[in-house]
Amino acid sequence: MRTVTLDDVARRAGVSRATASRALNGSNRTVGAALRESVERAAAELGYEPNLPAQALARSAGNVVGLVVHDLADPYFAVIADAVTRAADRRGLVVMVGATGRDPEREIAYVAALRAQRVRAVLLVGSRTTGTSRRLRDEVDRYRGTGGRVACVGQDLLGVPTVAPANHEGARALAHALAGLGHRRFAILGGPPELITARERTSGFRDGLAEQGLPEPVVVAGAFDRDGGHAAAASLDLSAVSCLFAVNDVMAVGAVAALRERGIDVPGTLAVAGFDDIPSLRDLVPALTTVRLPLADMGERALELALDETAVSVQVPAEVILRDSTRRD
Amino acid sequence: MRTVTLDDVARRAGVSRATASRALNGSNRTVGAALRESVERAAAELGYEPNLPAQALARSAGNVVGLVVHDLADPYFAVIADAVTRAADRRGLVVMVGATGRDPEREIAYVAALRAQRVRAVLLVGSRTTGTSRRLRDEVDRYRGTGGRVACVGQDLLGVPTVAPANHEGARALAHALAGLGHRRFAILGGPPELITARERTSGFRDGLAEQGLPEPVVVAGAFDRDGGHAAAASLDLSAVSCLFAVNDVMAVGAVAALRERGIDVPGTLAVAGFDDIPSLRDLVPALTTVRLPLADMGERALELALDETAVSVQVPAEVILRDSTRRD
DNA sequence: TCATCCTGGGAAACCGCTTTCCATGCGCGC
DNA sequence: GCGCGCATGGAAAGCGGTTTCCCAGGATGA
Repeated sequence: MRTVTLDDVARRAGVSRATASRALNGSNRTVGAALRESVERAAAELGYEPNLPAQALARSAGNVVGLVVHDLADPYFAVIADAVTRAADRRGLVVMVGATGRDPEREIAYVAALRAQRVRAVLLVGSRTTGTSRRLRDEVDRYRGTGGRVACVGQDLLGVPTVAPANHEGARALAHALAGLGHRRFAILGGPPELITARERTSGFRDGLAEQGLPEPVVVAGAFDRDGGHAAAASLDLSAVSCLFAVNDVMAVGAVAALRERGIDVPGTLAVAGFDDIPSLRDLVPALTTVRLPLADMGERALELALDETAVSVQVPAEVILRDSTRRD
Repeated sequence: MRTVTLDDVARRAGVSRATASRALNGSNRTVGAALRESVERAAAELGYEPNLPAQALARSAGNVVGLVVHDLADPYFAVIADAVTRAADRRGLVVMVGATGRDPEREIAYVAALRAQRVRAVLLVGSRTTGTSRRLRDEVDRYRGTGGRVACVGQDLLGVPTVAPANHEGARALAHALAGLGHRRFAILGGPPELITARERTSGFRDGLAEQGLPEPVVVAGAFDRDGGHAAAASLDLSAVSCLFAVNDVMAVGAVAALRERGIDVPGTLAVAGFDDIPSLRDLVPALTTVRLPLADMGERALELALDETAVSVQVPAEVILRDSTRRD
């Protein structure tokens, strides 16, 4: 029940601990072929596995990265998290993950926890909020002050390299595309006002409409998830509105469900569009018009940004995808 | 850029490192009020955060658990992973996660990696396979031999406490329910034959049919994901079949999409059922008949099992949920 | 032939923290 | 007034590794 240490291996191979370390775990020093071989055999026989935290302590350089998301069960974050873990694995890194449940306090707490774990980098995935940024930023700075690397997926508000989706541009392009389909009166399920992603998409969409000379849309706030979309669409006055834009796909799904319950046909009576192009939603009926974000790429990019010393923020393009949910016959 | 250590704090407070440790990080020894207070102030002023890996090394007891899933982007695993991280957080634990991409070799590699990280427990989530169990089991045993705790979600094949969903029973009950709806000729999208979960659900369903005196269903293999369901349903000969059972929900979704492409009405011409009751699929049209598994609970239970010395495997019940995708007018 | 360099091995210091173990000063009962 | 136990502080020995430093011996160059 005791765990095998490097000393055990060294003793069995009849060498010093230093030699065993050099033979097994690499070093700029070379080890004689005979000894190296006997060390390796001893290690294999004992089933030795180096104690990585101890190794990290000695080398003062670990191989774990931290990942902080809002909600792992939300497919948006799930896809990104999956991409991050795979990319990390490819680089021989392992990832520690935390879900904040969209609570900014817990996000701060996680950064502190990851600093305590002495992770090499932390990835903050998800929209920034208008409020509490100050303390989060302090915590992030403290972490970076100790040599920790940080990257974001969302908005570049923390002064760290960020993968920033083209929320404004994408929503704006979507507005143009929908106007091109002949829609004139819109409603927006705008999500929580403090969520910057939600604001960006809302204002991008408004700007697009304005550029088309179309009237102001009605905007209604709500939670950023399926139930938020459902609730907002359930209570919305839709007379005179021909198209509904939900600021993300899962809200759009909730909205479509609510509309169905109200007996409103989509897209016949009301067109609906979302944002994100969540892969697992592609078989929805009617197929959802949306703005595609390269979610998996974004996760990988974020890891690269965090690791690369010279990285700077990047915008990732968003592409309008017209499907059946906004079809006009 | 240097990180603050306990020595720094001790020096600034004018006490020994031992006292600082006792004051900040707990101990069964008491520290005088005056000193304790000045240590705490020094720590706060310096922004000290204990080096957790070092602490774990000294205490030889860390606070990280490992989680190994097949595919984080798959909502089944995403929901479980989310539940695990929340439950871990509640207990002051942090989780290291790895996605194997359904490759048994990488699952083994992850267990080794987590052993090297000296995590306190590892959770293996996902169906066992018929093949490679041997080496995985060795690796698991080696880890347990060093005091590591292990739990599974899936099948109890590794000799560790397992959360085992009632796959056989659930599928059997589903078969009875569907037979009760008047269906007589069935097809099963059976997934990969080496996946035990897939086998259990297939055989449970067959048993249910047999008990009803119904003819043998046609069974077709395929991948365990959406595309697997799509491909299988696209090529299947469906004459004489009135109901299709896909061994999980995401396959069912793919199947429904393929059927739509073939111009086959669901449920009018063909009824479809799945398994799992993935929450994010609840707004599908037609709503999917399925067998509900308490996914989030299962994740939490698995963590409990891993941590509790006296834990034994548990079965979790599965509940048939009839919805529109098998409706008969 | 001899000083010199290089190679490969081990002893010991160190990474940051915990915990034993020892020392000190105090209040207590007698 | 004295021995004793107890509370509290510090020195030092780990935890499992890495790396600096020193040393022996053989190859090399002049």
